[in-house]
Amino acid sequence: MENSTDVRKGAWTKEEDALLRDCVHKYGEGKWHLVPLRAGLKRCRKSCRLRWLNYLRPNINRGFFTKDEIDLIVRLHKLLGNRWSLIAGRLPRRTANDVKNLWNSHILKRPLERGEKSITKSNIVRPQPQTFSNSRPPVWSTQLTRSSSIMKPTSHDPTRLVAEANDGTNSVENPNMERRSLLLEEDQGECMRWWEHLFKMTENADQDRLCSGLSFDADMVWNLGNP
DNA sequence: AACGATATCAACCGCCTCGTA
DNA sequence: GTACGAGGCGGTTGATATCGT
Repeated sequence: MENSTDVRKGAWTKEEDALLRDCVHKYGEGKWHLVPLRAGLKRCRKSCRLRWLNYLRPNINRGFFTKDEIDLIVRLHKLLGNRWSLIAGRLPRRTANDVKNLWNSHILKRPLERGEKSITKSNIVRPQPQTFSNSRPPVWSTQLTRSSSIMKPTSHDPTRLVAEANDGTNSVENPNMERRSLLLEEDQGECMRWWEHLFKMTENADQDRLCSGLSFDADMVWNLGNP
């Protein structure tokens, strides 16, 4: 654990951003415990990682969420629950933090403003573990649980590989890219089948909406952010 | 113009998982 | 088997901006 007396907190300065950016460009992502020392920053490893992933990383899209993106978020959330990193993985150049903030500040409030039942911890419909009939032991687990690798993407998770390939990250600096490209090629087909299966389930899951009394409308949320 | 209420979002915290010694 | 450290995640907070009166 970092020595709390030496660690700076709060908003990042431009100078700190520059130091962190230089450090990551020089040494690459990862080894976050070494970053404060390498960069000369009085920040904890977690703070450095978060700053990089949510703000400094190249190609991050910080613009308005499009209607399609909101629709996708709503559909994925219905299936996956608050698995922000996984949801963000399907939205190129979006961060989990941004998706989470969007959900908490916009989407979560819609039903209340329309006089519908609000979302609470007790009435949220949590995703149930799903077992797929696919007999091939995939790279990821067939069980959708927090501990499974599909819920927690790893370097072997093809869904993440596809997302990274789509947004062009990890292309140059990552020494494992070649190996991962092979994995990507091998698993992309299965990955797409998995997601197709998932989206078919969203259509069936509309019943859940009716049962829970909760509903979201991508058009409405999008219009709110884009008057 | 002033002030309180509300919204937004960057950042922190604590917990979990995984790899390794 | 287990203890430990690093990476990663979701929940939450707090500062700031914006809006309404």
